[in-house]
Amino acid sequence: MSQRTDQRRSEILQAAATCFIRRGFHQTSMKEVCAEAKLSPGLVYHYFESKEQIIQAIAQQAHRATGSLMAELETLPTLRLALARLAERLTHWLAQNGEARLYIEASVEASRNPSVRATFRAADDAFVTSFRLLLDAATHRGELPRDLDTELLAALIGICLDGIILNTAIQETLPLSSDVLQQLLERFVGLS
Amino acid sequence: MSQRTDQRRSEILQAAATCFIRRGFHQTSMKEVCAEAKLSPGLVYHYFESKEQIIQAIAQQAHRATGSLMAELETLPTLRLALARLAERLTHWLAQNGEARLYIEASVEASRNPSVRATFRAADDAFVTSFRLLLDAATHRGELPRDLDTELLAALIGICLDGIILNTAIQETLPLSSDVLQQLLERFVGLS
DNA sequence: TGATATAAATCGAACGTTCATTCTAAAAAA
DNA sequence: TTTTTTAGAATGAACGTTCGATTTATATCA
Repeated sequence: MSQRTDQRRSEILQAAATCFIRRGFHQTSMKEVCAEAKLSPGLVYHYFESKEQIIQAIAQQAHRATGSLMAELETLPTLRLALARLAERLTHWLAQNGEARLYIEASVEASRNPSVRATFRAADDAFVTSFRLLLDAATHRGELPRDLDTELLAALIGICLDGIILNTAIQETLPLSSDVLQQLLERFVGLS
Repeated sequence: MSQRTDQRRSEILQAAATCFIRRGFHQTSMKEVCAEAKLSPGLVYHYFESKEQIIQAIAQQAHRATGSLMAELETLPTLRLALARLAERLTHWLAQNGEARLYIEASVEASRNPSVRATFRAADDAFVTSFRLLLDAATHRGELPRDLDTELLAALIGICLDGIILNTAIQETLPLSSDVLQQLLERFVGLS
């Protein structure tokens, strides 16, 4: 794939994301995407096989930030610091307009679209595993009680974060400040 | 409105709900709804002005259970009992196939559809207010510390429950047992 | 270098289908 | 008979997608 091709593809994806944030996957027509990208239908279909393929690509992007975030958290010396950083980064991500909406849109799509679901399951598993590692390390350092079910706790936190994302997507305002979120997380794992 | 009319309307709504659970609001065609209801298009349009109106009616139903639930919780003598009952009722509700999906579908619709949003905001406010009352009563009974920000806590619990509903809607399996959910809630409010 | 041939990129009209909705008219009920 | 209920064909608009024509870029050769 040439550099030019990649560039065009990402332009189309960007335009599609804008439209999808505005109206959702299935209310957005290809005509809208074409108009937003200032490209003809023929050209858009030259770079993507179908609308479905564009949706898949967008759904994959919804998890972009997670991997590097978890890697960063693992380098921090204490769980408290890691949770603070998580709160900060999540708040920042939520403040980016539309990211939350796109994530929720993709989640809902995952419930019906097998290939999107596969993407989501993999990303979710990776998050829970990483988070569990974080908790296990903290337990090892004596920051948490030894009898904690870290697997369950990690899963619960994932669920709770999804709730925050959902709320952000629906309300126009951020429901939580970074500080409150940090306190919530600390409370959740039983740190304070 | 005759009894017969009400009956027909609720039949159509039931059929629509089945379709919406299966494919979502905007991927479901009126043809599908008609087929599911075993009624002709003309007849469906005799009972509902538009697809939009059917969606609105379905979105309203998504909150049906909340009111009576909160009323019930308020009659219980301790917060612990109230949370146990909440956990039990929520688990039961989540186990009803499709309720979670319909709720999430309606939530996402609320983010773009003003009249659905109004319904949701009202229902959410009512829940948070009721829950805060519950927490305030418990504080008064000495079950919770006096300096608790019950307003914030009630909102956080609402967000967290949304996360649970979202997860249930996407995974085919229930993520939480009633017991775990109860423990989670108790932990959350700082009861145990 | 300039001329020519090939390929890649791009456009927008057009396709067949499906959409939500409406209309006509028959059947049933009053 | 008049009104209400029902079916299903018909409507025009919008959908995702395709396709042939055209322009632009790249490679080949004189």
